[in-house]
Amino acid sequence: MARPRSAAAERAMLDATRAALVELGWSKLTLGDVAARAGVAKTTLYRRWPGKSALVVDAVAVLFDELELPDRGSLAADVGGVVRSFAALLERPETATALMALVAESTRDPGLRDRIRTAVVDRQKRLVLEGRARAQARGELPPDADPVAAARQADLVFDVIAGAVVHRVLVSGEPADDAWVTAFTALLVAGLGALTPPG
Amino acid sequence: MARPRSAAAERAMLDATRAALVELGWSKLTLGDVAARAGVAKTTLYRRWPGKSALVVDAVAVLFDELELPDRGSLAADVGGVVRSFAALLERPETATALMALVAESTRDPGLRDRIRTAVVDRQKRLVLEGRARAQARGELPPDADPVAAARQADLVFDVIAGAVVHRVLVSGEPADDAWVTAFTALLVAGLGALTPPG
Amino acid sequence: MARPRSAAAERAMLDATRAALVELGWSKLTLGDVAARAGVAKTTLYRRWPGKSALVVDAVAVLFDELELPDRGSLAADVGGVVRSFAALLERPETATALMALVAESTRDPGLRDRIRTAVVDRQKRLVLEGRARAQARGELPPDADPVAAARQADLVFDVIAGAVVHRVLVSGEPADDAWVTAFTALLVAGLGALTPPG
Amino acid sequence: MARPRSAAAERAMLDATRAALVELGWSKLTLGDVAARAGVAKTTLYRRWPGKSALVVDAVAVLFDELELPDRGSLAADVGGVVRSFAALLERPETATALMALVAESTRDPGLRDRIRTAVVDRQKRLVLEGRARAQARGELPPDADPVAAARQADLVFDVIAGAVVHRVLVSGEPADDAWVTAFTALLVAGLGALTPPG
DNA sequence: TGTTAACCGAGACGGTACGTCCAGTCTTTCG
DNA sequence: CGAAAGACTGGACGTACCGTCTCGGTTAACA
Repeated sequence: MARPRSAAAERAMLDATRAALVELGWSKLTLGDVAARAGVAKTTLYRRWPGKSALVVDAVAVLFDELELPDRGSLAADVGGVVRSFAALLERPETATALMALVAESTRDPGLRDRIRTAVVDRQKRLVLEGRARAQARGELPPDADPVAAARQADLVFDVIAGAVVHRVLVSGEPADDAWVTAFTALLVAGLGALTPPG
Repeated sequence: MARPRSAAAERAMLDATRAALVELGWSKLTLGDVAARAGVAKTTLYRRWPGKSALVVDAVAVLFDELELPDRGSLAADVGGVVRSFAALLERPETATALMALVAESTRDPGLRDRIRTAVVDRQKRLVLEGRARAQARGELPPDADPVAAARQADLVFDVIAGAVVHRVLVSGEPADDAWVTAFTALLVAGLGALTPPG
Repeated sequence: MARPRSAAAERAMLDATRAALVELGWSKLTLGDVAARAGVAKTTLYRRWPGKSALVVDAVAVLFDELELPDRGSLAADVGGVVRSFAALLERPETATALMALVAESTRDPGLRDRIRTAVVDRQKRLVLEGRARAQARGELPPDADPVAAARQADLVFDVIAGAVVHRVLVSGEPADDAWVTAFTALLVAGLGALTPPG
Repeated sequence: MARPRSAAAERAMLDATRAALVELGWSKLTLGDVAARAGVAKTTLYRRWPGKSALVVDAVAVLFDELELPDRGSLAADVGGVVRSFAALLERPETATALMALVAESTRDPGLRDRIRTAVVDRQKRLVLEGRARAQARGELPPDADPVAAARQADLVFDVIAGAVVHRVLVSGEPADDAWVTAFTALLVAGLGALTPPG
């Protein structure tokens, strides 16, 4: 019976949020500024998101969904590829400042933690699962014996890859350059190979 | 010639900062509140630290310095030990909320980035170097051929360990329990062993 | 298109300002306190007035506008009447403390000087003009020959009356009692009569 | 920096106070700034004066004591002379801002009121008394019949002169130029003459 | 094809915290 | 041993955003 919400406004707000993150970073980003950039009233922002954190989750989630894992022919190449593209994503200013700040906020806000996991983190596990399946198909890794153990190992590998890249880029503050990617990939692939020798 | 700064006030401010972090978390921590808890005027806070970030760096840095690496007899045991104690540190509320927020801030503030690295991150590399040296003494790892390559590998191992733990605990939000620590340690030690077979 | 400013808030702020002047005087009056008394946010105060001085001008101006000059039948009686009511106004605590402080501030702030003159001082010249016209109608003073000279004399009389009362009450700090009012009135009326003898 | 510094320091502080009044005006004058200008510690300032008001009273009092009343040969000339020199004094920036502010403060502080009267206001009554005596000697005014009434009239004349000048210069904000001084003098002298006709 | 209710922009509102400045006091060190 | 230097507590400043609330004006689905 009533007028529906404007899809254009939604897009404008998310675009404005990313633009503001690039220019100002998380801590200087204000909802008033986002509203002004989007040509929208603050009210409209608050009608859709309960606050800055939720808005930013939605604004950056799409960036993470752009990650892909083309088949590069070998487990090592696939790992190197995903590491490189994840590092490139984290080197973008909006992603870096937002991801860490959201995680920081989420330590005090279980709702936010769930939202981040659902919208950002867990979705990327697909990359690990895909790479793993491909490696198994190639015979580089043994097939899953126990599905529970397999899931656990996938989670571990995900934490190792994502964690190492995050730490390298954001905490250590050094670039994930070719030398580093190569060394990390070698370490991980060697570890996986040594742990699960072909039967 | 003038009155010196009060050491008692300094201690009180850092203690108050940690207490406020535990109770309120990073984003709700205010310098006015810290000053009030410390029984100190805001002026005194601002005389010593330029802002919230710098204060919190100093307040949490000492917690990271408490990490130690007792000799547990084998490389695997040493890695497991450091992973466990680092995870325990990150599971403390003040550390978790502060570390991620500081890293987020630091993406926009090179001065802060340096401060964090100097006071928090780089100091912990000693744990890796120590563990590595011990493993070499035991014959678990080969001696350093090229010192530059050795330093690079130590940095890599540091990013992998710290990154995996941070990601597991803070991003994935799952506990670093025995099963996980064991699996991670096995993966890492296997990787190190496979990469650098004893000559 | 937007929400209009609240008239109730405006009234509350001016009332609170007068109340705070009475209790605290100019120098201990703080805008935070006024806001609190008025049940209003500091922001609302600053949205309408640029600072303490401007607010107080508006708060006290209405008090000066309450001065009136009923026809008391003779020039001397009219002068005595206005002197008494002006003295009574200056003996009110809010008026005394505010007027002098505003004048002090205005010596450094031309904008404030204009604001005071427009809102407080010049408006009271009406009393002199009215009394003068009445005296002329009664034949106590000769009609205006030169309108410019007449305006100048009105200004002079205004400065003499207002200045004498202000100085008596606020600088000398003595009451403007009947004896003083009578003596002053006699002096002024005698001077006016002697200067402009009926043709 | 030994002890015989005291007298020099006192002079330096009062000079610095006047200089700061000229530059900054009353409301932006700070004791820290005065101390710095005088090359003195804040402590030294507080040892001698209880606060800003008391310091400024002492700093400006000497300026008022410089007023003099040379014999200009007639009552009218003497009145004109004192009006001109008082106006010139009030047109100096340090005097104007300080006098009004002190009076404003004094409405809430009886101690300050007494201090101002003793050090600034009452001392200038000598000018009225001197001029009056001179006019009586010249036969322009009748000798005192009743000493009490004479004192009262002197006070009245003082309030009228000082008040009119203060109001003209500081409240009305117009210059006390020749035309105004002449008109005011004429009015006052005419009033005095008409009130007390030579017997 | 009007009605009309939800949406929209604008921006005022009560609040909270900011980072700065100054008041006035206290503590050291120097001359 | 008094004065400089300046750190200390305390509190107001004026600003910036927060998240909420009124407004008048504008759609778009329904009657």
